[in-house]
Amino acid sequence: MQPVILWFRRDLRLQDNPALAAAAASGRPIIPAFIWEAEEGSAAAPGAASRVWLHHSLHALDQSLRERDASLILRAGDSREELRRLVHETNAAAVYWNRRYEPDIIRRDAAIKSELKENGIDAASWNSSALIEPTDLLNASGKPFQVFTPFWKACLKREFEAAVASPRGPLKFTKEPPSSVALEELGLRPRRPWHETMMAANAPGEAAAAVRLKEFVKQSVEHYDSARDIPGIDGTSMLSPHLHFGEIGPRQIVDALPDHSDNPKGSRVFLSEVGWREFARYLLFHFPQTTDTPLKPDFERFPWEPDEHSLRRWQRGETGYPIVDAGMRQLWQTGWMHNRVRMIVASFLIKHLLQPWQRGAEWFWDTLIDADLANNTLGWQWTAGCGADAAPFFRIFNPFGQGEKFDAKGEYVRRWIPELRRLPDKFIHEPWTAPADVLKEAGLELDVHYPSPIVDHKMARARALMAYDKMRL
DNA sequence: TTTTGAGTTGTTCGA
DNA sequence: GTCGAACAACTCAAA
Repeated sequence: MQPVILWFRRDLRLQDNPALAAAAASGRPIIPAFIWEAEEGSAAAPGAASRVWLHHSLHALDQSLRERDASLILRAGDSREELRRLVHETNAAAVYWNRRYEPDIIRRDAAIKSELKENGIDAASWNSSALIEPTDLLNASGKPFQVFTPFWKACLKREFEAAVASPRGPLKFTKEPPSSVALEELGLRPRRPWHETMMAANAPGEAAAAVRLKEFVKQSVEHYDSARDIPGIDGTSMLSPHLHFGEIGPRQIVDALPDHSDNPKGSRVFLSEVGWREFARYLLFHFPQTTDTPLKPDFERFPWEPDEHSLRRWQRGETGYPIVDAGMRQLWQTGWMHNRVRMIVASFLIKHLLQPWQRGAEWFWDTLIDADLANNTLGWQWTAGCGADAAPFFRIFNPFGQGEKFDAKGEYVRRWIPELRRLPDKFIHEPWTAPADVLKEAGLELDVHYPSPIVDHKMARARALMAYDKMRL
C-alpha cells in the first residue's frame, strides 16, 4: 500500500496530533518526516537559541519514534523541493500536516498544497496549535477583533475542542524508510558551545512538556494569578518553548486545568494567558505586516533615536538598573526571561533609551528559546504602544519602582547580578543612591564593578513623553 | 441606529 | 502613607 508522509513542523509530538491521527486512520504506512528549511529572509526564520531547542526537540521526537520501531526522516532544504523528492522516492499517496499561521509560511504551504493536489497527491492539513483558528472568529461587524477582552469573551463562548484521542492500537510506520540526513548535519547547534549552559536548565521534548504541565497544575496554577508576577519564584508555567514547537498543544493544557480549586482565579488567569497566545496568532494572521510595521500608522513617524551603544548596553545587561540588567543576563545565560521582567526591559529599551521596538524584538528573537513570531510581535507592539489593544504610551515602567514592588528582597537581582549580592535590600534596586560606606561594606565600586545608570529615570521619562508629543503633532 | 462605558500587566502628582 | 485623577485615543459590546 502506498504510504502517507506525515510532515512534522511545529507539532513535534505524538499525542494530540490530528495529522498523525488522520494518517493512522488512513491505514497507510506512515513516513514521519521533518524538513529543515532555514527560511532565510523570512520573518519566521528561527533565531539561534530557538534552533538549539529545535535540535533537542527533534532528537526527543526521534527517540519516541524509535520506541515504536520507526525513526524521524530528516531532510534539509527548500520544503517544496524536499517534499516533491520524498513523494517521488517513496511513491507516497498522501502528505498530511498541521497548520502554521505565520504569514510567509501560510503562503508557502498554500503553494505546496496546490502543487501536491495537482499531481494527484492527497494533501491535507489540520489544526493542532490553536484553540480557535484565526479564520473562525470575527466581531459583529465582520472585522477582526482588536481588543483582547471582547476577543477572549467571544472565544470562551465557544466550546473548545478536546485534545485529539490517541489512535487505537500501535501506529503503523513504513518498513522501507527513505534516506535521512543525520541530526548533526542540520547545523542547528552553534560551533562555539555557548548553548551548553543554556540547555542545562531546559528539557525539550513531548515527555518533558507533559511532566512540566503536570507539575504546574499540581503545584503552581492555584496561585498563578499573584505568583506569576514575582520573578524570584517559579510561579509561571514555563511551557512557552514546548508550546512554540508543539511538544504540547493548547487543548491538552485546557484539558489539564482543574475545574475548581481553592482559588479558581489562578486557573482562570492562566487560561487567559493561553488566550493572549491565541490573540497574538489571530492578530498576526489578520495583520501580517505587523512583524515589523506598527499597527497604528502614527508610530511610523515616532522620533526614535537609534544608537548602537545604547542597544549594546541593554543587550549585555549593563544599563545600571538592576532589574533590567538581571533580566537581560537571565536571557543571555538561559534563553528565557520571566514575563514580568520582559515587560520591564522592553519598556526600558523603547522609552528610556528611545530605541525602535524592532531592535528589541530582533534581540529577543535571537536569544529566546521560546521565540515565537506572533507572541514576540504582540509583546513588543503592546509595550511600544503601537499595536492592537496596546498599553498607552505614557505607561512608562519605572525600573526601580517595579523592582521594589515585585522583587522586594532582591532575590532575582542577586541571582543574576552577583556583584550586587552584598548590597542591603534597601539599595538593591538603586545602587547609585547608596552612601559611600554602604557601598564599601558591600564591596561595590560603582562604574568599576557595576555601572551607574545609563540615563536618569526622570529625564528619560520626560524625554519619552516629549517624543510621543512630537509624533502626534 | 446611536450612544455610552469599559478596557492585562503603570506612574506621578497633589490633596 | 493613601487616595483619586490625569495621562490619549480608539475599539467594541451592550444598552
